[in-house]
Amino acid sequence: MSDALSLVFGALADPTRRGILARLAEGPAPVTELGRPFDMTAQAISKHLKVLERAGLVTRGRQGQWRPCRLEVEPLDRATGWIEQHRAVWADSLDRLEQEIVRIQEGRHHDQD
Amino acid sequence: MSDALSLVFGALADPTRRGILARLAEGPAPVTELGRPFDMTAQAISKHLKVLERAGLVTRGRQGQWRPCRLEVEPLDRATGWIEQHRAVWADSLDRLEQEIVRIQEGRHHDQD
DNA sequence: GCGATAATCAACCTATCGGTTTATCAACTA
DNA sequence: TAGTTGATAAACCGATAGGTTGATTATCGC
Repeated sequence: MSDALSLVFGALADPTRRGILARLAEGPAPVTELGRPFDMTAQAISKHLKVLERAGLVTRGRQGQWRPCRLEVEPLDRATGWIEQHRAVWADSLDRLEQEIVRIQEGRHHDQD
Repeated sequence: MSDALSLVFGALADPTRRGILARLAEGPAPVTELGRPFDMTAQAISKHLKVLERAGLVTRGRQGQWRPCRLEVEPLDRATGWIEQHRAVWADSLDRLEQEIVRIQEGRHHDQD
């Protein structure tokens, strides 16, 4: 699970980390502030930040005794890029038709879409 | 890690599963065909499919002895939705300016908050 | 200097992940 | 009917994830 895209998606696969990113989307913040909303130790938050950093989603500076964390948006673009790329193929009308045919062949009655 | 969004991102955090989804984007396929490109047992593929199914990314039908898998796009929309929502805030020009200021302050080793 | 605060490091624990092997079930085919 | 193929179930295994406690480092305020 060491490729770049897996690291990004893996980092997003945790509500605490998504909460941290949501906070960072509004601007940089030190670690203690990032951890405040969560019922866990500062060490746990530090670990989550390391995961986010390894995925390239945050970078950390140094400002006195604080380590301000900053959101990096490029990995998020690559993530949405991957999804959209395949979603686009799927959404193609010809493929939709194909899907519908298979659905009918299966004898399943999905009235959705 | 049991909330819906975490399940989706977690499912995407594996190259084998992304490969399976990429194939499914072109249309439904039975399990053996999905597993063909990968150097692992059918049981492992079956497990990956179970992960994808639990995340709502694929649904499985029954067609004789085959179990055709089909891509479900709605969870992908929720995933990109979450990312875009926060990316949008970050990309706001005012925030960008803020980030730039912090970056400059760090570079000059200021001790001001 | 000292104590308090910000943050990390290290060790540990439990649960889950990603794969295997073995066995089982279901459906096609001859 | 038997034999083959598609697919899953169950038990197992090493590695990692996500959290804890305890100790350590660095910087601030006084």
